[in-house]
Amino acid sequence: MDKKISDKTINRLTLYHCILNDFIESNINTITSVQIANLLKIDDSQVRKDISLLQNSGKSRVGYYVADLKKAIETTLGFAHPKNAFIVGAGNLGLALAKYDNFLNYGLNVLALFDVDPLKVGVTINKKEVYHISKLPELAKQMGVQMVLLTVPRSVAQKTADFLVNSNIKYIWNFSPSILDVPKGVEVWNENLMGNFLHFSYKISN
Amino acid sequence: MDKKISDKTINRLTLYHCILNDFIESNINTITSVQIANLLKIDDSQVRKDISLLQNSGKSRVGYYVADLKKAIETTLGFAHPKNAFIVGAGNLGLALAKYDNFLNYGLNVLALFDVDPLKVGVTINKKEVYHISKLPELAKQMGVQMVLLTVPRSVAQKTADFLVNSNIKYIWNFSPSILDVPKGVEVWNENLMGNFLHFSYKISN
DNA sequence: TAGATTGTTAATCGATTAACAATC
DNA sequence: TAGATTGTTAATCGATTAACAATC
Repeated sequence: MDKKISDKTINRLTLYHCILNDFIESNINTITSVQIANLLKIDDSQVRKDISLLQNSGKSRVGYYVADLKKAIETTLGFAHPKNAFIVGAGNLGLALAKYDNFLNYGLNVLALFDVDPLKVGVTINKKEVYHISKLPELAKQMGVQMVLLTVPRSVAQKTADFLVNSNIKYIWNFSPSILDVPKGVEVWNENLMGNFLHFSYKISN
Repeated sequence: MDKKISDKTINRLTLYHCILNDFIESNINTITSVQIANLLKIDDSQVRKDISLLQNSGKSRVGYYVADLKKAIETTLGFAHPKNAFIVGAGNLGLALAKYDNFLNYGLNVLALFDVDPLKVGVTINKKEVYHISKLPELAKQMGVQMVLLTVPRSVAQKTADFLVNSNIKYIWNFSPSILDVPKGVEVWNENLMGNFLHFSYKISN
């Protein structure tokens, strides 16, 4: 009976997770809902309510044990089941993401990169090889990869997405500023970096 | 009497904006709320309600003029008032962002990069020079920059943020997976890439 | 005209906040 | 013990959806 956790709650849980990492680094063992709330500038009962969705419990007068709470968030959000993925587009953003070792800690295992540019093919980035895009269908099948981080330019995003769909890719984390039209059964997550900026920009000028 | 537009609405407006760009490229002049809703898999009255917040009006039986609607979104979200910014951290992500020319179209003008690594100082990326971090306070004052895109490693994020605050930076777009503790008057926007992935990851496995 | 689409109000749904008893 | 903090219920607030009259 997993209660479905809302988008906003998940987002907050990941922010709590960041804070817990900081506390661990500072060797602090416990944290209260008020401390978390103050750092994120939200309500403390919000924090307690979010935490109540986890397999975890706090202690009156003490708060929560940092290590336990961290583990509880990881369990609930499923860091435990790593997902294999490819990066498609070995441009700057693609390379930056390939070097992001942090991903693995959070259950995302990037196995290889793909590009159309022959100059990029064969290069190895952070132990991940860059292959020609034509190799993708075969390798995806071999390695059982269903997820792609899409970092190609806007102009070829839809075309590339169509190719990925034909290659049996089911999950696309889309970093290009483009809305992809995909068939049922394929999930797209739009990173929408510009959108995030505008969001920030609007917020600070109002 | 600018009605305050909610976070979620802003996010959707930026997604509509992406769609409108696609329509313009395909030389399509009009679009209906139902078309937008289908692409984003949301309710069509949601779309109409969002659009009603803009300086824009649709036409019965026709829909919205793509070009007008695009302009209306830009006006409301303030693309019109560009903001100058620095990138702090000339690693892979910093360089990727520096090459992101798209930013300028959306009102974000990146003027320079900063790093501690002497090997990186002096390099020019996409017409933006990399300076030593020690030059930041002076240049920020000279150029009137109050915003920073923070792309340093997690381990030095808080230390760097403290330095930025002392240098009179007021707005930090934080790309490091770390919650920054900043004084009142300074705004932080957490990009939280890992959080977004977990969000996606949780969604697709439930 | 007939019918498609907007714009908007009312109804529903969900998320946040307030409050406080239970706990250690 | 006294008091700080959780866990949870009830109250409030805001966002989404449904419905439909107005419009072209």
